[in-house]
Amino acid sequence: MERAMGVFWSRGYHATALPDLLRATKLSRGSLYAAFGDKHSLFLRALDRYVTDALTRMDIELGARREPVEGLRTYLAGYVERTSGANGRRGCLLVATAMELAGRDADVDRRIAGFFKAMEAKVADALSRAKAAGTLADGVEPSSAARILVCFVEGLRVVGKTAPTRNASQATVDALLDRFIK
Amino acid sequence: MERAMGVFWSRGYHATALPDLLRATKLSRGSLYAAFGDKHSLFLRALDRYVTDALTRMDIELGARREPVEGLRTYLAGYVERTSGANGRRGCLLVATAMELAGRDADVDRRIAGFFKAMEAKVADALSRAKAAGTLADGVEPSSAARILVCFVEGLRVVGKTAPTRNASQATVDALLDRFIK
DNA sequence: CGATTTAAAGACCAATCGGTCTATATATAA
DNA sequence: TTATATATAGACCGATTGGTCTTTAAATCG
Repeated sequence: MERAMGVFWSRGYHATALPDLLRATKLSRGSLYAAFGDKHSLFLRALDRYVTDALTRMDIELGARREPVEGLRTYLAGYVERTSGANGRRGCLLVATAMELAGRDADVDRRIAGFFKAMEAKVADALSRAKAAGTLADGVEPSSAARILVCFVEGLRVVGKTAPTRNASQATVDALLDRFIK
Repeated sequence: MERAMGVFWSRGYHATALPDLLRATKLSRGSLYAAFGDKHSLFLRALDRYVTDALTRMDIELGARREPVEGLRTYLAGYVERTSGANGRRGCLLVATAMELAGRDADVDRRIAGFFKAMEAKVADALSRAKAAGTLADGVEPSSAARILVCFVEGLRVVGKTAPTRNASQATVDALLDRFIK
C-alpha cells in the first residue's frame, strides 16, 4: 500500500500507469486487482493513508500537553523539512491531487475538503491555547490565523517544487511566525 | 491559443487529450500540428501566455504610481476573486503545472521558478515602497514578507479548490494584511 | 505423499493515446 | 476561367491505457 502511495505521490494520478504500480507493489496484475479493485480505488486508499499519516503527525506535533507555540514551531519545522531541497521537489500527494482531480472526482473532493478542515481545526486549537497562555501577538484571532497558516503551508508546498534551500524555507517560516506570536 | 490555454487550465496536462484541444481551438489535427508542433510545445505556449498575463496584471495592480498598500490590497483582492466559488474550483494553471510536471520537465521548471521569482520581486518592491512611506507594520522586512505573501497566495489557490465563499477568502486575506501593514 | 488453495506470469482485449498522412474541399490568384 | 495554395476531415499508425482471463507454478494442508 505505502508502495502504491509512493508512486502516486511521485508521479500523480494520471501519470501513474499500471506497470508502475505493479513494479512498486511487487504484485501481479491479477493480485493487485483482487486486493484493491481498480486503479481509482487503490488511489483513494493511498490518499486516505496519506491524510491519516498527516493528521496523526499533527496530533503529535501540536499535542495538547505541549507548549502550543513550541508545537507550532515543530509543526512548521516539519514543513520546512518537507518543502525544501529534494523533499520539496517531490511535492505533496494531497496538494497535487487537489490540483489534478478536485472538482472532477467527488471521492477526492470529500477527502481534500475534510483534510483542510481538520488541519485548520488542529491549528486553530493550538492557537487558542497559545492565546489563553498569553503567547499570541496582540490582535491575533485564532480561527482566522489558522486559515492563514493553512494557506501558507500549502503554498510552501507549491513553491517547494522549485527546491528552495532549507535555510530559505526556514527563514520564511520564522518571519511568518514572528507576526503571530509574542 | 487562449482556447488551448483554457483546456489545459481546466483539465491539466495529462488529462487533456488531442480531441479536447481540437474542439477548443476549432482546428483540424493537421493544422494544429502545423501551427504549434506537438502537444508539449502547445502546452508551453499556453503556459507562457498564462505567466505573461499574470505578471502583466501584477504590474498594473502594484503599479509604482499607486499607493503601495492600496496596490497590495488590489492585488490580494484579485486572488480573493480567483480562489473562491467557481473560480476557485477551476484552479490555477501555474500551480497545477508546478504540482504535475515540475521536477520532470525542464522547460516547465524554468517557467515555474521564473514566475515565482518575478512575482516575489514585484511584491517585495511594493512592500519596500510601503516601508519607505511608513505604512508597513513595525519589524516587517520587505523581502521576507514578500516570500510569505507569495506562499500565502499560492496556498489560497490550493485551498480554493474546495470552492470557499468569497467572504471567507476575503476575511483571511484581510487578517493576513493586518499583520503586515499599519 | 497427494490434494487443494493461492498467487504469479503474461497473453489478451477494446479503447485511447499522440502523431502522421492522404484525399478532398475551399479559397486565392492569375 | 484555370491553376495553385491552404486548410479540412478523417483514415491510419504503433504504442500504451486500464482491465480481464487463462495457464502455470508455488505454497499450504490433509
